[in-house]
Amino acid sequence: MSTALLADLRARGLIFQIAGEQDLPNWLDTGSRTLYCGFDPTADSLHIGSLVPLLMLRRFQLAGHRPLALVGGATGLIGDPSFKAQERQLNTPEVVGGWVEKIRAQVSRFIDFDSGDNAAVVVNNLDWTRDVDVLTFLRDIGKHFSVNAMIQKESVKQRIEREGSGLSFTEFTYMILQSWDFAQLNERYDCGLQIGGSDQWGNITGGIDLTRRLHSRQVFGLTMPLITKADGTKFGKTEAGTVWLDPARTSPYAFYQFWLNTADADVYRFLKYFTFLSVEDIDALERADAERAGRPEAQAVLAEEVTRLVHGEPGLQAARRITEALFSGSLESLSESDLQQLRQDGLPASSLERSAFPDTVTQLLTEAGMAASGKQVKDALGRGAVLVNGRALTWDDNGRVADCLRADEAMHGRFFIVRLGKKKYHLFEVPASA
RNA sequence: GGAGGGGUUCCCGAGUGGCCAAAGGGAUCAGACUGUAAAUCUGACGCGAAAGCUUCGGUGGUUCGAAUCCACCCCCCUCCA
Repeated sequence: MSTALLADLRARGLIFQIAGEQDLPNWLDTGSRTLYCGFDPTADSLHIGSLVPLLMLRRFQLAGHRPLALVGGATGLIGDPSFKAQERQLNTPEVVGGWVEKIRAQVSRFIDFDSGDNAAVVVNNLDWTRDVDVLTFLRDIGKHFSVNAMIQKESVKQRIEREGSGLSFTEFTYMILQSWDFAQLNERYDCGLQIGGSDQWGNITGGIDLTRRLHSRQVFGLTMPLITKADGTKFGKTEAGTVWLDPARTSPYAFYQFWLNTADADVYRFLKYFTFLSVEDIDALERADAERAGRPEAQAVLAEEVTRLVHGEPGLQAARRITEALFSGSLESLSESDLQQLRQDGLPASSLERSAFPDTVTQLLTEAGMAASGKQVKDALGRGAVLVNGRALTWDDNGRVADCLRADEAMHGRFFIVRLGKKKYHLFEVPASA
């Protein structure tokens, strides 16, 4: 069973490194085991970078093991220096505390808490660090760590060796805290495996060493590869910034669009990373796409699967409704309730009174968040890339906002769908003036 | 505490008195081509519709004129103590 799990993970390219490689398969095969992965509250939401480890916990749970999701209420107060170029700004305990609750709820969506013997648990490392005094910590935990070994870790090496950066003692200590988490979870939950991104290797092996020293138990570590894109740009960013898991930050529609825009060169790999479709099915899809000319289907499958995982079936349907309405080119056919629905579904929208129109179209679109600056709108106007209900505006229209959003051209008397470029849409609702 | 190096527009990184809103690259946005791809080519890229306004760690100063010179201050890095 678990041998199959490891084989599947390998086939998906989800395994980067394993600590205890000889013994791990047997350990997993001989019982329902407990594993954990940590998520630090560095914002009020996780982003898609955390998706791979979250889904990994679920993969293990589906294979019969018990996942622990650790929310770093303590480590989030310190900041992980691993492979970070610079020291990070500390957040206040109140702020981090608030984030912990958000992350806890978010993480809980991905693992099952009602599956009996291997039901998931969410833990917070603040629980065992909060009341420890400095001397106890230094004597009981710190004594097991060799600074010589710590500064050799690849994850902090650049911070120590590279000119132009430094490393505070606070962040340097992070590794000790995370190591202690593993030892604590081993004691409390019989947790024997920690998973994480490849940047966590140093922290994970630190925990393995500490657990051995404190409890004389062998525990394991497994890391996942860093998600890369074929074009070399950073994964997980769009023009609007980070892609978050929180629908309030990244709407299901925007989320769906993100995946739909995956490059051909990445899509099959991403299907293996981010979905539960079998490797055979994904390979079959790739062959089918290759044989067919034109647009591949893989992006649609990926967008559908991942959106459903993160936002559920309703979120997926909302995203698809908007996508179909906007990109199948039938704006005119949208009914009034369709437009209301699109707005509810997360299509960017705003309402304004005719009397509150700004002086220029550049202002209108910039204020609506469609462009970062008036210059961008100006450029787009000059190229015929701004369309109102399908009609292109020109630079000459810039000062005539009212003429651009004429009441008699509104859909259902008050709606205007403005398109900037190929992909950016915004719904304006302008009540008919009485 | 001492000595040295450094802080430039999102990032990297030129610029050492006017020609600098500031080279170049990356990222980003838009156009063409397409498949809401990739690659490529083109344009934009401090803010502003414009007039114009505000930038080169901070505050003062020198000068007709400063990112560039001077003083003080803040922050970062390296080595020494």
